[in-house]
Amino acid sequence: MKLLHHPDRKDLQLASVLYALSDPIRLYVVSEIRKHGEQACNSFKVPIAKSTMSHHARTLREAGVVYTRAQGTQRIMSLRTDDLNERFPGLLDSVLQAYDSSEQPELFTEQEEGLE
Amino acid sequence: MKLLHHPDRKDLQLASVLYALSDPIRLYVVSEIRKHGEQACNSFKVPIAKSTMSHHARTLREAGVVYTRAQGTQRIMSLRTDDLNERFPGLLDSVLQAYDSSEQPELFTEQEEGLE
DNA sequence: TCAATTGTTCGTAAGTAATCGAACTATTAA
DNA sequence: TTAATAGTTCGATTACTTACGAACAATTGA
Repeated sequence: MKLLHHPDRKDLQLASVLYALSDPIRLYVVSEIRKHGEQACNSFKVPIAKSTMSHHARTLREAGVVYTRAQGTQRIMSLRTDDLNERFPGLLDSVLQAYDSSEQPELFTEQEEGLE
Repeated sequence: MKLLHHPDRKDLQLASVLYALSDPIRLYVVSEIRKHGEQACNSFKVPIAKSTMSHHARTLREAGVVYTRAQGTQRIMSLRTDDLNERFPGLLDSVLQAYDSSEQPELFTEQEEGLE
């Protein structure tokens, strides 16, 4: 498969990173990776089509928020914690701290409950 | 004039704040307010029409990043530091620290130099 | 080889965002 | 009252974003 492009650490742009993190689904994805470690795209229980998830994964990757590697047919995403902390100290922590304390983590995962 | 709407502290949304901060002009405006204190909209040397600045000011205000009050014909913007720190501890600091250390503060202010 | 799994890419549609200039409002100063 | 100043709002344009399903590609397993 074609190589996935990842920006160099020095090329990370603050505005792009903030933009990538300004979407509820992407925030959720990043928070889940932070909590449970690297994840394949299909591990997130979000109510969107796989092509849409692919788009979000690409947005996060191209902003430099996640590193994506191929493993079999899966794409495993991990947080570029070191790069982000080096370039934007404290940013990732404060965003995820804010997310986990103010959003409902079950926003997507438990939305199927009680529907039948 | 009609009252400007400002969201309550409790209603601040992380994704909205991150989005408001994900634009180069808005980042610059916020950074300038942080460095020099409250500012009127016309104090920013940015290469955009005043209607566009009005739009950015509104985006920042509606996300809860700035508080805007009328003073004569001016709109004075100040950072909602306390509200932001209460809801999203460390976020504003890390964003502005990252901005000031990685962007060129003269991005807009000095772009006219050497053009004649 | 064939089918299933996982994800990407493409085409499309709907919605949103950034930008401008023109017209407007409100305030201040002459 | 008139003019200048500071912003807002409106309409239009252009561009981007999110979203979907269909088609495709790559890998794995039967």
